[in-house]
Amino acid sequence: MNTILNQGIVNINEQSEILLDRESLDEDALKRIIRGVGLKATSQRLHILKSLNRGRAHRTVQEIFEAVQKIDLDIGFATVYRFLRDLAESGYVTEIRMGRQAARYELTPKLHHDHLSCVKCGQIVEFHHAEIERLQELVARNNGFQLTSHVLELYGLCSACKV
Amino acid sequence: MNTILNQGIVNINEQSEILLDRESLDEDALKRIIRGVGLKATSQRLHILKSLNRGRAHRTVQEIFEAVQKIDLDIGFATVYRFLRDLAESGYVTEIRMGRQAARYELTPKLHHDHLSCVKCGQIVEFHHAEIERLQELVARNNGFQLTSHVLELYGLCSACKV
DNA sequence: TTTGTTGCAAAACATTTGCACCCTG
DNA sequence: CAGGGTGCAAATGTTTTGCAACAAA
Repeated sequence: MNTILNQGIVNINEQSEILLDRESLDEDALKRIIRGVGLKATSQRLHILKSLNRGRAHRTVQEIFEAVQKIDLDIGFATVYRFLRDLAESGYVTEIRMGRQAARYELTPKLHHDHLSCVKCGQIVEFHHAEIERLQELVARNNGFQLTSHVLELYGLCSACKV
Repeated sequence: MNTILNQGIVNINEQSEILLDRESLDEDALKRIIRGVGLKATSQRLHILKSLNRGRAHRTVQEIFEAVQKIDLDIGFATVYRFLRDLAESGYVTEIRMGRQAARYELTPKLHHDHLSCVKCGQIVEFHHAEIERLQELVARNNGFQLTSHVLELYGLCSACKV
């Protein structure tokens, strides 16, 4: 629930989105976001955005679709897919792919983070490590690459499942 | 083609598998490998293993299937899938998942490495960075996790595509 | 209006599975 | 010969697409 600092690592739990410095959730702000991505502000997109801002992070398209459908019955699966794809392209949301599961989405955090997840119980811990980030940049530069993004997922057994 | 060392980074190109200190490719050695994984040494599995040892790294199941089929017409897609899944579980091969593409496989290198790939031309550069590895262990330990594996994929524009 | 968007259903993929027959050990 | 292994085809699960109706700018 709280941000814990130890050795430069920030641990953020599943509810982390409530910690983010979000723009206020009024309709106009949301419309501005959608138009900023170059899209028209439809009611479906507004509902999806609201759900992203309010709901759990790390949800699949299916889960987001179901959440939105509870509020607006008249929304299609494809719309959620298409909008999330566009939001991910624009960087407003981040796509997380772990193993062979369906993609999961989260609002792009102000402070970039990676994921550490338990292979047994599925618990996800978010972390940020500045030095790892710096070294990644270095690796890319040393190979003549201009880094655009990266995926770092750590898999292991959490303290509870380790026994 | 050659292993290049700079600042502790090992660059290995697409043909890297020829650099690996492979067990010799005679049938008996291959059979020993298969039995070591707890499986029966069938002709199909031998063909798949040979192809893995001889062919390009980073191939999809589809590509490996097609390569093996040229030699042994009597092989099914599912067999390749099942065997690769088993080999990945045993650690003999490593599964690489980049974005939403199909999984790719490579013989698990003696020296662990990660991937840096160009989002435009698809070129893949392998690298190893001991300090990044060490820091990952540290992150896991600090969160009470026992690390079992990780995925680190860097995406960017290579020097050729950057312009 | 004009142009982008939507829901739906079908298509496209990647991956997995059931099953009757086959082969290794 | 017993128990795994195989090919095939069908099932699954996720993601994408075509299209006619519809709505935002």
